[in-house]
Amino acid sequence: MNTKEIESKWIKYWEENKTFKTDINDFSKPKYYALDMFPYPSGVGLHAGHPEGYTATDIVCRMKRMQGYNVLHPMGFDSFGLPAEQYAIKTGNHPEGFTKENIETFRNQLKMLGFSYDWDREISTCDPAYYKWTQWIFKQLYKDGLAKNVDMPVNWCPELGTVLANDEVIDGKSERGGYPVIRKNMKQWVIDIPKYADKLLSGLDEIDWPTSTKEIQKNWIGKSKGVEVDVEIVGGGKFSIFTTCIETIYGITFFVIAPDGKLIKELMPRVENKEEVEKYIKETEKKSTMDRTELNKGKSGCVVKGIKAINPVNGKEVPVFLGDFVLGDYGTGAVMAVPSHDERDFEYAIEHNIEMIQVIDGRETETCAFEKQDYLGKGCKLINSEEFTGLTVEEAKIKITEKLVDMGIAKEVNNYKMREWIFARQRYWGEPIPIIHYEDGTTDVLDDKDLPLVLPELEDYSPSKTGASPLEKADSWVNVTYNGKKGKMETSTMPGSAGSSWYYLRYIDPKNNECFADKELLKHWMPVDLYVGGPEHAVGHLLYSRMWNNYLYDKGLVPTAEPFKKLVHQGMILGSNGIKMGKRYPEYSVNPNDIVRDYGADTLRFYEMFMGPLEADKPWNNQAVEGSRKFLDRVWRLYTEENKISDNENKNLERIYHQTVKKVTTDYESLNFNTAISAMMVFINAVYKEDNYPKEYAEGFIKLLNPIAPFMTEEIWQKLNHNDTIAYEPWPTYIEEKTIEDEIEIGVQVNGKLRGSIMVSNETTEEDMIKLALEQENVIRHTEGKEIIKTIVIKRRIVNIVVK
RNA sequence: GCCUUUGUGGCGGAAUUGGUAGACGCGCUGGACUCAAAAUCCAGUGGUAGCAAUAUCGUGUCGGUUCGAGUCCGACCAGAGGCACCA
Repeated sequence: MNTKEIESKWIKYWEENKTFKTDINDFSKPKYYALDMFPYPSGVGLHAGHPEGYTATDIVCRMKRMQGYNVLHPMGFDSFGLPAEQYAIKTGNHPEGFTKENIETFRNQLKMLGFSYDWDREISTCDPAYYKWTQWIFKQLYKDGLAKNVDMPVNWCPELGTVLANDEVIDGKSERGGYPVIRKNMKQWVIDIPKYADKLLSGLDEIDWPTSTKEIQKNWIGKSKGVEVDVEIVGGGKFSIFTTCIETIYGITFFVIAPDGKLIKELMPRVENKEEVEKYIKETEKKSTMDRTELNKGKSGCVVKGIKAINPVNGKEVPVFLGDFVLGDYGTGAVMAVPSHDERDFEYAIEHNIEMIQVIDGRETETCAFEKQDYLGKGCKLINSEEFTGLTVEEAKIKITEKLVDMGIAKEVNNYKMREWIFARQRYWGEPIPIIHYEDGTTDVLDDKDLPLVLPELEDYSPSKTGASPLEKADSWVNVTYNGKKGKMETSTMPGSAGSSWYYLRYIDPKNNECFADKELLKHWMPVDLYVGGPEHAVGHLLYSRMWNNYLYDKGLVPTAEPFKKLVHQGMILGSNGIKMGKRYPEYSVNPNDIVRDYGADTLRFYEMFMGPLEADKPWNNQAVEGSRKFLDRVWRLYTEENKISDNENKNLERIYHQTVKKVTTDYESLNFNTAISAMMVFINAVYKEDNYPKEYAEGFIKLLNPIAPFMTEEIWQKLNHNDTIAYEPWPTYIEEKTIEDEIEIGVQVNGKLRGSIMVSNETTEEDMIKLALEQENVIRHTEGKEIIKTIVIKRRIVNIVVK
């Protein structure tokens, strides 16, 4: 089989005939929308992992087309981002040229692998015609108060010269480059994603996603139900605390407030030990996120002299402390401390020598705190809690909350770990934020007619260490008069996750100049039926996309709240050493180009699907690649050299053919490609044993194999005297009765141990099966001289004889 | 520490969801074809004992439920991923 010749022939054919062009306006057939996570076009081209997920969706799409669906299967490029910008800084070239070259390489490689994309729908996030609409959606968010410019503590990466979103910071270091990240107060553009926290949580129940990914999103959103309580300060004034354990309120022995919060700044004039307090605040600022969250560091902090707070339930006056385990941007930035029932409070109390009061009975609290995970649901009762003493913690939770609410000093609230989505980067290669800051201090967003706001050309793309964007250097672009007022353009750009948060919508109507996509088309085509991509985007892209789509849904601009009905993560393709491919072990890395050159694209697709379950991580094995090629050659020879194909029937192949059609069809549907392939191998092995291969089966099999190995099957289809592409031929069908064996071998057990087997048919009665089983020589040996207590017969499965 | 997930031959992996564990492939062994090799085709291949029939052990570990457990329940061990002072 000359793969080079065949593959280049069909690439050309599909392109010239626009075989895979989607007629988006054809609503007469059922729709199927299969989406791949579009790649970032890096300088190194596709890696071995890309074809895995892309082949999976391609197989499903090819089958669906043959089953009569109108299939949407698009591809594009997530083309804004840091690597292109770093390249630009280094070389002084515009990142656009570099990006375009890379896209060209990617596109050619994807075509080489035979994916049935409709290339007329290709999009690129750095294309102004595309980012016009990214800016437009941002504008709606801005107008609705969901995109805001606020002063807040952010993750600042001095090395990259930009702020980063929470999901871009891993262990206190930047995801890209691994540079240290510090907390810093800055004026920033943010998207108020916490407003959508509840919708994002409840939406998870409606979608078919891996549980692990749903769990990650749930934990990331981090909802907790609790009570917010006002606390009076001795001598006037008050602050609020948030707690999920209101039942422990009688155990308060101190309060702790965040050193980086607003509260301490307000209280400052009344603080008696200003010097000590200010010193501690400074120390906290200096710590990176890493230092602050590192465990077993002990509980640092200091007392705030001059401020005493009053426990609202019993009027007890207790001291107030500063401690960096309390975060300024979570809850109210202040907590009630109950050392007997909270491990952190306990450690802090020990460290700073503060008294403790046990208020829940059940265990001593001298050596460590008796915490909620240990006392909840165990029937534990309150002590030292005035009128609530003797209630269970569950009762007390309700009663104490009621009392405080009645007093008018408390309310039930939900808090979320998820923070605002920091939506600005002090970098060049991203979508400009279409905002003007006027000299009079007001802010405005550009009119629709002035979108897209296009990036200016620059001499130097490097960021400054002070937090100024490279765009600051483009004087004439920055300083503008708009609507008759003088002002400066916003110089931050949007993060990489902006363009990818809605690209699945644009594929439906990629050239529309009037709106981001036609409403009627969206109504027909959304949601995405199958979305395949890596699990690394669980809290980034996959959460941001859901938020944007939910928002657009609320505005009536898209037809469904959730964009991705079914999500599947492909596993990682590991090197043959079982370790992730990459810079560390280049000798174990695999380049798809080499595999296509040596074995052909069909083999690469086939092998990656045969390696194992789609979701699993799987090591590469060169010998197994050869094995895959050997099988495809075996099929090729069967159709080109063996001369077995005829118009005559062959009853010997009837059952296995129908079984194979059934198995392959259901396995493709459920994305179990490895077992589908195994079924096809079994079929081909059976055909080799026969002299006559009926044409009906021969053609049916080629259709089954087509989605995995499209090149050689198109070629074989032509050799079977068909002029057209196989892509829209009707998918083979099977007859259920013909898949069932009339006579099968089942096992015979004695006391649950396998002692023989018998041949049975559908007509064999239970009595006959037992009789047959008892006639077995080996069964006789194990039952001789023993009493038969019981016989168990499971049709088409097993016979078990229990003896004593 | 918490959450999710995975543990099956020399290797990648199957197993209709409680019913003959190891399908299919790789590798290995033997045979056919060949002067020979490659390619191809055919057969065998979990461990132990046995010439064999067969016996016995065997799905991370230890228990349990059941006529019967890779599959269900309990406890534990190991790997992978996520979260990690969130009150």
